[in-house]
Amino acid sequence: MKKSPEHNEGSAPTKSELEILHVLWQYGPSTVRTVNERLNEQREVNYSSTLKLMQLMEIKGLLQRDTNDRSHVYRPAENPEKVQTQVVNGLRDLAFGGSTSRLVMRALGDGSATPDELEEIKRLIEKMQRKG
Amino acid sequence: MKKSPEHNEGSAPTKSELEILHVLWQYGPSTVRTVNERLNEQREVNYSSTLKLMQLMEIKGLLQRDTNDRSHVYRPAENPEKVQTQVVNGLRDLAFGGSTSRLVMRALGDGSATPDELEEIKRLIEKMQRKG
DNA sequence: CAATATCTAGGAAATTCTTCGTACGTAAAA
DNA sequence: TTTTACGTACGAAGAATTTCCTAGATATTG
Repeated sequence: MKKSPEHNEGSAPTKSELEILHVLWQYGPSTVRTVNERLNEQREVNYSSTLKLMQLMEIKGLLQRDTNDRSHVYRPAENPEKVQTQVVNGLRDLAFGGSTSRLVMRALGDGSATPDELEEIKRLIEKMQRKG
Repeated sequence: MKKSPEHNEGSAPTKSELEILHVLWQYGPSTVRTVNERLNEQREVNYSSTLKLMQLMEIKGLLQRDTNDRSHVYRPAENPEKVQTQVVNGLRDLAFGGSTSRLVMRALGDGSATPDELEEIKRLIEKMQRKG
């Protein structure tokens, strides 16, 4: 059993870490500079803050990086599914007493889902019901 | 315009604050002692930690309290709907690029929803679709 | 080559969140 | 009444998260 850089495997990503993951999910493997530029479309962040955070995420095992070039290229270590499931379930347990339906109803309840989205979700549910 | 105790109106509750809100949503207005006992069913927390947190939440405007009796009785300042919507939408924006459907699909995707829950959600969606 | 820009790395400060010790007052029990 | 239990208030310590400064290496431009 190797003692790999995975430190903190179980812990959920923090707010800032999720922001970074989201950028990488959207744009694919990227340099720190690119990620920082995307973040700065939303709010002001210093380059070296983003760098530091991404380095820590690498140590934690949230990201992996390719150090062949001078500017390292980072990518998520896990697929979005796994991480997103983890954070959603965390919120479900914390704020909804573990109830998926209460969480989902609240997510849909404010009317921000489009008709297409509603239809898409309904089809998913029907598929799950058929599979039992 | 009065200078009321609302400090931090807009900010989303933290993890620990959500735990406390969840207890109050479940059991209704409660003293610090009661809340702390509920929390201790899950994990060890010192009484004075819970007290401090609830006092801070009162200052932030997350809770209100009745100080008539010696042991103050706390209650949520907002209804669950509002707070839960806020935190769910926060997560939606942070981890799902603002997409409600992606969030919901991830919540349902790991199969932790019961058949009853699936049915309940489906009915909600159909109702929303009828209303347009 | 010299000047400038870009990059990583490391440390430390700043901020936010969480926990707890302790003082002090009032109620309840012995 | 004396002792013990229980309550709030407050300050500060501790931990986790986030930010940024600066040094040093390497590339790029003039």
